[in-house]
Amino acid sequence: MLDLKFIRDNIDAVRANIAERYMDADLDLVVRLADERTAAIKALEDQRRRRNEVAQAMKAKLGDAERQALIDEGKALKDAIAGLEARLSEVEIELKAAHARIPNMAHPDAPRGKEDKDNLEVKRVGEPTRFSFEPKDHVTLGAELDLLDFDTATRVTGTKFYYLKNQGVILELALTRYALDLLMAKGFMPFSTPDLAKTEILEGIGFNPRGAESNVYQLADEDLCLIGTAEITLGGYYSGRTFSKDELPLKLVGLSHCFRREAGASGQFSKGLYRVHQFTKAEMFIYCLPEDSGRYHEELRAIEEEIFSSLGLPFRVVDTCTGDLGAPAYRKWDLEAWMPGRNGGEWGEVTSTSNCTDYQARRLNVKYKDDDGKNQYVHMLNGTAIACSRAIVAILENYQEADGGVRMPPALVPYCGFDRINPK
RNA sequence: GGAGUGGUGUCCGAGCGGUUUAAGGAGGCGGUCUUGAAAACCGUUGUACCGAAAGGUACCGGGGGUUCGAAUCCCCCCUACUCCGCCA
Repeated sequence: MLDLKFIRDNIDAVRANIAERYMDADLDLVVRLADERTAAIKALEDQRRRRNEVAQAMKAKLGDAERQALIDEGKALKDAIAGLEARLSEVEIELKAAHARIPNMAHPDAPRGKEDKDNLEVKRVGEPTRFSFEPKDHVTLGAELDLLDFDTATRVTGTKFYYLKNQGVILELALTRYALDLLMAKGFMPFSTPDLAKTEILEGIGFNPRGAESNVYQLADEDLCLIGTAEITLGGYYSGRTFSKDELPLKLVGLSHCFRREAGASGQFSKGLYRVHQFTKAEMFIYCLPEDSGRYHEELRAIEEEIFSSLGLPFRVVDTCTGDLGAPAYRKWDLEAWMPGRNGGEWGEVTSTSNCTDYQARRLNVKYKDDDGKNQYVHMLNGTAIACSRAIVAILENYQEADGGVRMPPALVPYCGFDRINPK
């Protein structure tokens, strides 16, 4: 969330930002509730101060009449305080809800626009793969090579789930280990995280688990959600923590399953691995000083480019437009790999890296002590190292050969133990 | 899951209804002394919020309750440890 003081001092900029991001946050409500909150706190603190004075006075030796007068005043204060506390608590709940809806400010250079088609292509590596034959999509390849089984998963779990089989399993393990090795060499500390997290952590990261459009699965009878990304568990890892400056930056890479409800996402792209309810992902996460976050955002993007370049997959980089940023992000880069089987050949998002500045740190209370000994919020960034499902789409579709077999990217061969998946 | 014992400031640790505005110690910082250091002594030492400031309010695992007044009493929850049960 944004700092309330910042909101008050920059109302016009915050209002313009909300509009550019096409969010329906009620800025005026936030300001009004913030004022109400301040007034309620002042009233409450006055009464509490008086209560403390009365309690202090009771310690002295007193006549019966004096004593009774103080007790009566104390009783009256008790009621008044209870009422004020109730009012304050109501206002704070409303304020918190309204405040949480206000998105982070956007980077001045982020393209202004509403939807993903307004994203700006800034770089292209490789060119769309050409074939001397009619290429198949990954669903066909996966079935023919016995790597993917959607039909059984539909019976056992429901649509948009899948089984990986045979070399498909090894390919997933190879991808995660490849990414982990590459990141560990760059100083990232590896984690295997829980696949669930408490609602409060989800909200701190900027997810809204409640509501019909929510992409989050919630557990019945428990205050727990299935995570949609290890960003949640890695960002929650240091919630409440105050770092000393020399502990930063902190670079983590976390392996987890990711769960997404994708409610209402059925339709022409519903088939296959591209949009599924569960996948495995290695996620990068950085905690750093505010002045360094721009630089580390570039580093995350460069790592994502390195991973996809080294896998020999054609991709482009887009600068995500304001309307497509999501509430916590200040700026976001997406990598889109070429997917020959998608709609007859199309770019499809395979990674995403966001600089969330202090938006998540403020709610999760992650700080550092600055040179003056004052506590300041850290900046938090995240980025996909490898999202297995989509990486597998790209590999199967780009590396397929005329006989229906699929070569493995050379970089993965040591991790797979095979260099080709041959037709049955 | 059952039984028992705990959770106090940066750390250790007292306090179990009103001289606690949280004792005492350790550590940190500043100072005195010293050629320098150690020792000794003196001072200081958290977080958030309200406020222009002075200052105030809250925080003793979390939440509720009792009371004029709660770290202290009551209830619920979380958590750690020990023992038992179950289990990959």
